[in-house]
Amino acid sequence: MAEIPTAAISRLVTYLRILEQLELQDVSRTSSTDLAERAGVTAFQVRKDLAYFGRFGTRGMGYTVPILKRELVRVLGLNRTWNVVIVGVGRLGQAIANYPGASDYQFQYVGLFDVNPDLIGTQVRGLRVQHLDTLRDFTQTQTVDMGFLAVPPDRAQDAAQSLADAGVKGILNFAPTVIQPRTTDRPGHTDLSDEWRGVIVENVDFLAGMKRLAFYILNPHLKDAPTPEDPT
Amino acid sequence: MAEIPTAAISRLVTYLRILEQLELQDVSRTSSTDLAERAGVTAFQVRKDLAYFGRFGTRGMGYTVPILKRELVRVLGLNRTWNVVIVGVGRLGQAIANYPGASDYQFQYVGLFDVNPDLIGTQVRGLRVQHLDTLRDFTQTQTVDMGFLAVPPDRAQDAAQSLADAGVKGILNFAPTVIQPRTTDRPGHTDLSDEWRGVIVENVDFLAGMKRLAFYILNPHLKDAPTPEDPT
DNA sequence: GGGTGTGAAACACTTCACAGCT
DNA sequence: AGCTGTGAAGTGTTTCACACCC
Repeated sequence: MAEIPTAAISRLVTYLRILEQLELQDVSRTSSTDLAERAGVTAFQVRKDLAYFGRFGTRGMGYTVPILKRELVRVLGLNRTWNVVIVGVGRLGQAIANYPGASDYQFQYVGLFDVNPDLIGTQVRGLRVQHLDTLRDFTQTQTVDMGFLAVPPDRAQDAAQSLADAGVKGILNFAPTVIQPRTTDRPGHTDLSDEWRGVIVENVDFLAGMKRLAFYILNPHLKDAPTPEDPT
Repeated sequence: MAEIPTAAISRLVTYLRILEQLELQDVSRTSSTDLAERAGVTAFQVRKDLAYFGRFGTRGMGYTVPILKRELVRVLGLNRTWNVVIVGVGRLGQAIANYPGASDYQFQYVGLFDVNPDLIGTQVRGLRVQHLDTLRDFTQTQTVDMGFLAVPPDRAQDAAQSLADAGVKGILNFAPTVIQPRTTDRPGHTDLSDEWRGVIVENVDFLAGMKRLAFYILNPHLKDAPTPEDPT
């Protein structure tokens, strides 16, 4: 199914970040070895990852920073505007809304939604918090590409359903729970329903990271630390 | 190097979360098929993941929820106290400090550190924010098992170095940057230095998740969605 | 010479089929 | 019969060696 490894996409994001830094430092050229060292992977890996999407370098020369950056931006789909709503505007949702860096590459918050009456009507980052029930109407007049889900875990599946019903095709789930990509509240209706067709869920789970860290502190030998390529 | 797949550890965390929910609902028994459906993986995968660590079920019967939960808690190392410091007490650091759920399984915040004079001395969640320079002294008298790194990306490597120098063996990095597990400010000294020996870094990167989501919305066929086991 | 791009080999992970216990 | 536990097969990912081009 997956001809391009999922892990390769994560690494591409890392390479892009490194290229941004290099550009800020007015470095114009780099190499797979240099990128590998900065990304903490092998140079083989860098070349293979890039090769999945094209030929961006020059043999004997390496890569030109602005060119490779532009190509990665294109590959990752960051050369367009992404309209984002945040569902759940508690402490976490507000921290996300205010976190710098999301507005790079044209990620734009276009709406904030919650169910807490105390929050609805308040302003966060210049946007008025609306009731989640109005999300569906909202998406009739406003394109929404992704939803950031920052509600308590017991509310996450319902809130995700609201996003799917509203036609939002991407969910970044911050709640420590698995989002079922199907409508779960109708018994006997567990097949991939229409509203969930094509919906992508990506997880960002702080509590899980904390627990994985605990495990690897106790079992450090199970953590694979890539060794950079040995230049002979 | 890795005899147990890294992905298996992430799934174990998910299974544990599901078992907690089941226990709250007074469900006493489960099966690999049931866990698989809730976790969004195959039943084969569940059984294999558990088999890496022992035999926790009964053939023909399935798993007893409290027993499997207890065993996963033990395997993940959550049956002990974990003392945590937060480095970086801006908006993100404060959101982390106040996020519910970390105190389950005895994760305890024992110190908050920053370099911003406006923050030092203030109270967050009942703890006084201290200067990062005092971290080393702090760890002389107080055991610290892990550090949560919530500083701006350009400060992350330095702050991570402070944690490593203070003898902290685990870093949960929230900054969108790669932490080099070595001392980088001494030229020609890029080998694995003593203070970094055995330090584990785990990343929780919201901006990377956002970019991966963008990619997969544009390329949904590259996202591998596991299909639950077909019960014949 | 030097560094990319890539088919092939090596390795890791997942899927499977079924033995074995209840 | 039912469901776990597990060696073996299958698949996917990483590593490698080197052809190729600057």
